[in-house]
Amino acid sequence: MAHDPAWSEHAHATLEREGFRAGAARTRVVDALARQNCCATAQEIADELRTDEGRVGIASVYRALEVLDRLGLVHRLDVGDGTARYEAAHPGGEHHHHVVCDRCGRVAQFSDDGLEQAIATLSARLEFAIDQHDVVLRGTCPNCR
Amino acid sequence: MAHDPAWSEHAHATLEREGFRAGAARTRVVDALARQNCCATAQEIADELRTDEGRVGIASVYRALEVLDRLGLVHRLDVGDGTARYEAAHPGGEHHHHVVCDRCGRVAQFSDDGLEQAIATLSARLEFAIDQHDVVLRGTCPNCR
DNA sequence: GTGAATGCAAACTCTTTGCATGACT
DNA sequence: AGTCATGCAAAGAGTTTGCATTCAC
Repeated sequence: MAHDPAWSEHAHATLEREGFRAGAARTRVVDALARQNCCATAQEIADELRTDEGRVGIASVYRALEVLDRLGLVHRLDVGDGTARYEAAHPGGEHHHHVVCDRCGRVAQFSDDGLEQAIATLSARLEFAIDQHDVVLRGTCPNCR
Repeated sequence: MAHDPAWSEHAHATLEREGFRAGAARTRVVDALARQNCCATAQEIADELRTDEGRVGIASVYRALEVLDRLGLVHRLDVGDGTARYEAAHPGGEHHHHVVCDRCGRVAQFSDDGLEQAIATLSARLEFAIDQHDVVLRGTCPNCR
């Protein structure tokens, strides 16, 4: 998951195909997301990019994330602290969900076939046409117990 | 679910037991939540209370919701639009989850035993001690299709 | 009477937008 | 060369905090 050159390439290719120009800011945001092993906030991404060569304005980070989200290249999620987090979205649809520690705020990830199965089954009986889902578990992490 | 005098009474009793005084603002926020059939934003609650007798400051609404959340009397959730929503939390633990329409933003609710079962099972194998969960489905509502 | 609760306004944080400058095709 | 992309700063939106006043006990 961390350092995902395949996703990076996929993202850059999609952006080019959709007619977006290859500016420095968006390119570097994509690369930062590819390096991320779990979800990151816009500020975290901007901070990480600040140390490299030059800096990327926070507005450009938000603009890049908005485009990537619209193209389905990233997934935006909120774990309950009022700050949006973003992570690379894989074209195959494979994904994971998140667990948040109530005490230290640490965010970890997990995936579970039974859960996916249950969601697929219940989605079928709803009136809405479901195309996405987010599950956030809350509790206490091993370090805080 | 809508107009839930039992929850209202439970909430007021809990507040009193915990040593909180019965001020007008918090009392009316509790009553507004009891009338709500689904989740509401702080602004929506304040707006609803404005028409009654007098008005409740938005700060008091937030303060009341913070206390109620801390006591486990309300559940705070975010459906992805960056605005927190709140709804009465039932002491028995019975609860539901939410579906959001990508187009019109409409929020509906659902519950599913298979989903609850899957979450209970997977929670047992995680290192975190899970005590809460939120599921948000996204898609297109019947009206927008 | 004492201290908690309230309301207003100001402060804060996260996010978006306006606009001039710079960069990609 | 013509636009799109970027960065800065300012504007917005949601939420929290400071403080004087009011109210519950």
